[in-house]
Amino acid sequence: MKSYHHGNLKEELIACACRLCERDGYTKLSIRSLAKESGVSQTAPYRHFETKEALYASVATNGFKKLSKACHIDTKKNVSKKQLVEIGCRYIEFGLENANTYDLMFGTAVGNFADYPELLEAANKTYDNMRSSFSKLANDSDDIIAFKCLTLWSMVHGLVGIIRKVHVIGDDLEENIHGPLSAGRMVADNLEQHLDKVLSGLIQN
Amino acid sequence: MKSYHHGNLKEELIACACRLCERDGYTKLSIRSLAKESGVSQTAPYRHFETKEALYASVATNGFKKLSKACHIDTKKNVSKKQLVEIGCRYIEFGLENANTYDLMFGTAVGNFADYPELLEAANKTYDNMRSSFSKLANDSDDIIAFKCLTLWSMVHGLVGIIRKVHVIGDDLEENIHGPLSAGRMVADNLEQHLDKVLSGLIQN
DNA sequence: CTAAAATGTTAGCAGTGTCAACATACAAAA
DNA sequence: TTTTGTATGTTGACACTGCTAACATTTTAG
Repeated sequence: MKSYHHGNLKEELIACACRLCERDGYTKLSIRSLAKESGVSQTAPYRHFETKEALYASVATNGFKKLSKACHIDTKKNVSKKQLVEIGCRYIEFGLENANTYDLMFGTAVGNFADYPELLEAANKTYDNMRSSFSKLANDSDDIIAFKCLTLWSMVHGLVGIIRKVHVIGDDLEENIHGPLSAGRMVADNLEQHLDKVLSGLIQN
Repeated sequence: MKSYHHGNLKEELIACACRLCERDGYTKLSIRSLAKESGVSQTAPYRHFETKEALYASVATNGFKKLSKACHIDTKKNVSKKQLVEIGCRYIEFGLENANTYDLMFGTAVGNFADYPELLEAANKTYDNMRSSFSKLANDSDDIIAFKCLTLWSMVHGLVGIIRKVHVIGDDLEENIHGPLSAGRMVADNLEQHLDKVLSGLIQN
């Protein structure tokens, strides 16, 4: 007893895609299987997404919104270094806990963000949030703020990638106690101190 | 007048794959087209690579060897901070100039490095090189060395990712002069000073 | 009420990774 | 030298993919 029109297909496709991308990695996602999951014909998704990349863009947009929320800090007026460290930690947690989605957001699956205005906006908002937090740390020029912001972002982004890779490289290698694996665990277990140290070196100009 | 056996297929496939992966991105690579390029039947590559992932692993191995070489510093006894900055710069240059290969090396295309001993070795050697350079900087314990090494690696790895993404996000946005794009250019144009600053904060314990 | 737009379906193309069965060439053992 | 196993290459096929064109149905606007 189902109607010809689904009524809510686009949202359902996106939600389903987000779930599957995170579960299996975006590479494994197929439009056909997605359609089947929503009980709709193979090509129905093409009424809502011109290409597979457009679907990826929606998943990535969703990811950036979640990341923005995770890294948002409720700030009255001033922001302390400790709060920036907190932001960094949350960023890294997001990256590690949503690894597959993170790949989609920062990989090459979506070629040009400018082709997807919502994605571009969501990505820029993530950046603007962090930038805004930095602007309340000290009385810096816009360029310096942007510079500090990009540096923290690079640091946490890099840590996400390296911590993940270090597990891939080092797992199953018990003997390699002083190799990258142990260093990765060191960093992962002391994220706060780690970010604090890096930020300190950055902030004291 | 070609013989039934190619004679050098494996090497040729790898070389060709490296070229195509870097040119078009590893996603676009197909075993079939690769076979055609080498003038051999579609399934011939399967005599040399069990799966497509195994082929990717070879390309990635090649990439790590190149990265190792690019980041190798000829050191007698002592290593200065300046030299470490130099290593970081070379790393970033490699990442930006071999962007598609870099994706293959640090992305999820190859699931588990431990499945490909050569890749594991090449990746570890890259790490060991950097680690060895750090060990000649000061009289640190192994853990501290690994920690510093991983920090630099995270920083440069993050910068590669962010600088690239910032262009994707910010290009075609003339008005966004103080946005991520300008910050990205700032960092990219002052890599040395940037890394120096971060390393300074890290080294002075 | 009717025309147009939005949404969904069916059939099909060209391309993919991978496998099984077969063909050929080479290397070592007889 | 002959035989025989192994390495390498080929053909044909399966199940899957993104995507398009042509057609069907439903909703919406004029």
